[in-house]
Amino acid sequence: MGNGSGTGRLREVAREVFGWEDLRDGQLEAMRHLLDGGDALVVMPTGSGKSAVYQVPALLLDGPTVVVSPLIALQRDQVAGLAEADAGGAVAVNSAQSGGEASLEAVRAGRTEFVFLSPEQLAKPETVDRLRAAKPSLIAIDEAHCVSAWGHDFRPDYLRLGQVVERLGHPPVVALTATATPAVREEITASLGLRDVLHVVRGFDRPNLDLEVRRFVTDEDLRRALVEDAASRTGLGLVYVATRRAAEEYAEALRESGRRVEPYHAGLKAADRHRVHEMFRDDELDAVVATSAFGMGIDKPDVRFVLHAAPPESPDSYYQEIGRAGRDGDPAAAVLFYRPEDLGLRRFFAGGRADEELLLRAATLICEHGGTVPARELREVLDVSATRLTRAVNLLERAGAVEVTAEGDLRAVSGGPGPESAVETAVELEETRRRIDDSRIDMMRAYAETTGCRRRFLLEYFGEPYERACGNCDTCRAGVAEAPEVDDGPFAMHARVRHSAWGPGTVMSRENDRVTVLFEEVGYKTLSLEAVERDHLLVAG
DNA sequence: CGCGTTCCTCATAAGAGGAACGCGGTGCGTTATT
Repeated sequence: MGNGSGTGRLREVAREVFGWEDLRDGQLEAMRHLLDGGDALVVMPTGSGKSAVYQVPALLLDGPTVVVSPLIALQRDQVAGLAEADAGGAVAVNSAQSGGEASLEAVRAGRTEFVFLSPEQLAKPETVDRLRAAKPSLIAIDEAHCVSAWGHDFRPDYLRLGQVVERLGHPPVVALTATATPAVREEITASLGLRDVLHVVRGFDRPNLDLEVRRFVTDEDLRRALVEDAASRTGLGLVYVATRRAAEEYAEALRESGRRVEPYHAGLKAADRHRVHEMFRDDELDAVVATSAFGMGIDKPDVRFVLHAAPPESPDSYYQEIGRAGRDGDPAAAVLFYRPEDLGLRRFFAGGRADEELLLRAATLICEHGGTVPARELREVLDVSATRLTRAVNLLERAGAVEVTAEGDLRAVSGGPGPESAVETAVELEETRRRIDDSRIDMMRAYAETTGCRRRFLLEYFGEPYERACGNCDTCRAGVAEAPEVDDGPFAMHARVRHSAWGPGTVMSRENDRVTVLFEEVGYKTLSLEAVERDHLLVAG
């Protein structure tokens, strides 16, 4: 298939089926690559037409499209959106939806083009078999950063999607997200087993966002200042807090200041959550005070401010959350109300360790069985939740001790490590993971405490060189952000280096007297150039 | 990790001081009971 004709057909489908008159370069490039049989990783801001990247080629490829989407509410919206276009039909298969059987049959029979599922649905071998029989021609992984953010702990079925892709015959796969550092992009690519991958990364900078950090000593002062700030602003806002209780308390305080405010967190009843979404959508609120539960799929253009009452666990999350402001391009504010102590809660959340006892019991059972152990049987014997078992199996698999069959059953890898040795490796894998998560918290602290340009800090964290000061953040306005020296010394951005103790890594940013490196084993570390030079800490390579 | 609460100790007593304890985010799916 020639690229020229591919482009013409893509434009035609975009216009005639979806009513999109223009496709951007990045969108077209990714679509063409999918039509040509390759995989793609697309990092583009929400609202910039990410979904088009799979929806348009889907109609030119002969076979249904499997869309992996993390939230049932999101699946619902996307199905509704596709129903408006004459795009061949769309269904969601999940626990909130009856008639899953009929939906899968409609997909198999070619009566439905799009089928939306969660990773948990795809953990069921029968479901994968049904989809395989439908000969899917395209797989889209929406909100693909969830692979990295949730796969290791919270929703381990995310780490099993690579195997699902293979089971479905590995048609072209496109992973889509709004926020991913180069390291997260690499992790997504490796975890999904993408091949011949085209990376399309667009539009990280959001110049209309005014960035600011306000530092406090006591929680009381911080709260008072935040409430005062939020109550004085005009336009719609989001206030992110760390706990459900804080969501309730801040919402109450803002109501007392006469604002229309609702709290939002996962502890609310489904009906209340739904109601808050509707009020937010219909401009019946001045602000929503929320935990991280609020936001995925939100594409309201006129959010004017995003305030944080506590730092999130990484610049990744922070950028995602503040990225919900100012989508219309008009000025918007992102203010972090900061106390270093508030990073403690994040350290606690990141602190989970591998369950050695469960790992050992699982590894021993599988090893001693000698053959293939049905997953359900293993779960009954071990008496653990599906989540915990999947987490353990993922680790044992990465340790090279266990493999998962097409039927979802388990067996020991022949010639693989024994149970004790496998558990040891698994524990080390989790240790590395925890160190890297911890170092992301360190980077969040570094953002809050930097005297340099905040925009530059964030963009370079995401791998975008930004060798100037932005003029639209608090440090630039205060005149403390120094213009960076531009030189291609030994530690240029993205240079591969090796540290005497921390091993290999990649230079993420260079300030005048410091260098920040992302090490494969220990995560982000910032070193003083003086010490690096004096003690020969880093060498190229 | 940091915070708020509870319980213990001391010993004129009450109330101060401190140790010990519990709590904290994100969603899927399934299942038993109204």
